[in-house]
Amino acid sequence: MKLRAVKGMNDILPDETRRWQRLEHVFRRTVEAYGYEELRTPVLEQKELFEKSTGETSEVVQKQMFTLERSGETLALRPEGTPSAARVYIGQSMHAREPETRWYYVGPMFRAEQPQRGRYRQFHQAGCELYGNPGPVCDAEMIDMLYRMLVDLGIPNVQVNVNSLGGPNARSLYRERLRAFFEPKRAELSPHAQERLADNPLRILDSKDPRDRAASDGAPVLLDVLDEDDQAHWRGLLQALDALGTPYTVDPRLVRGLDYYTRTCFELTAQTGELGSQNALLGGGRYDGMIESLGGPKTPAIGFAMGLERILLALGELEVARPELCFVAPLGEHAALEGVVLARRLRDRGLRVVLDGRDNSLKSKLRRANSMGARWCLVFGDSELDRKIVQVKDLTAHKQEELSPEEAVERLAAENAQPPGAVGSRP
RNA sequence: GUGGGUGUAGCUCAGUGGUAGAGCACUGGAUUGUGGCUCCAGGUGUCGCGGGUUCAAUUCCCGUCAUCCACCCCA
Repeated sequence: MKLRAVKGMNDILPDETRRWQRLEHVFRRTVEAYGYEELRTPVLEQKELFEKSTGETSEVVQKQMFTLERSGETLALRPEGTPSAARVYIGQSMHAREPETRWYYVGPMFRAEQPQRGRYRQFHQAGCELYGNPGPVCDAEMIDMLYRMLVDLGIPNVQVNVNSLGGPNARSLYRERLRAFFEPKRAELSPHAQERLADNPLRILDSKDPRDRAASDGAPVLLDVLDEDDQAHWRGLLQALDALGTPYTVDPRLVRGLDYYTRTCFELTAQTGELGSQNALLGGGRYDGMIESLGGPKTPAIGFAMGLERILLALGELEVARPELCFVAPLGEHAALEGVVLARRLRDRGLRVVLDGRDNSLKSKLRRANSMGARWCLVFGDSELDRKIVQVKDLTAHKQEELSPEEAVERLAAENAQPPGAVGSRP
């Protein structure tokens, strides 16, 4: 057999995991500052859960799920996180425990698509779900949180797109108007859009096909068919975004691909060469009907998910600092015993220490220390053992001095105590 | 599912119808036990896989697989 990872699923090596850890750290710190707490759920769910929540007409459910049979059940690898959280919310009767529930999650998701830049079969999302708060200020606060997080991370050209899909009434009214609008010009549409006309005409609006673009000119605008409550909510959202000073663009054609969204939907994008054509970093919106439709109490809810691979692409090749490294290089058998003990004493003082126990030359040990980016190297062989000292090399300052092992431990511990602030990258 | 590009050393890639190269990396040496810079030396390849054309294929042709990019869709 060929030894390789499954198509569209990637191994992430230490050079990369450092960046992942930093991103996850920033994400957790950000959302925890807003009162979200972590929820962890299995990656396998009953397939039916996704059919009922993500939606039968969504492409994700129709053809992108990895499924498997097990003792009569059909299971699916989760293609997104929201349904699992909703299942827990209902199953744990969260509505009866607290008036508002705020959860976040981080983890792998699975969609059987053709892989390309920024899109993989196993990919990673970090997201939040907030249940029990119907107000538009809550939507604005979430969008503002996300905008600021992306900007703080250093992503260039972040853009916020918002739209309102209205409630169920407006939605079905709009669907009919769209059908009425497109039906006469059916022949002008792309084949794919023609299929969409029957089940989900909204999606024709965000098609990139020039034929659909042209045909969409003058199409009815969803914002015009909102009922009064929807409109009040929409105005409230924009007002709150204005109050927060969050820059945004109203995009009447923004329609998300999951069926459950109501009212507010949003997407944050970035423009960088690194990102390829997948420039949506994060998307979300309100899903006020989902909990009820899954059999729970009527509960307003809003959430988002961000694609970690895409965020990392947008961030580019930023180096993440590691804590200082101390390299212990004993020469000879006697020194090796001394070395393993000394290394542990250094670690007990909080240092990151690699003991080179290989039987090779000092030159190659020093080369290794250098290539690992070590700050210090402790060298000692028989002559040092006789004199009860070690050579303490500062590889950055190119200095070396002789200290007793005790002095060396104290010296390094003291110097390590005031490191430059490396964020979220502890090994 | 559809379209296009690419598969040669550990990595990045060059190259040719006559059995293959560079840079980087690695190891050793110049410096008996002192790194980064410099210089010298050293090795590895089913040339993705299968078939065809040919005296001869890594090179040309067909197929296949993988990968990348794009469409679709989405984070």
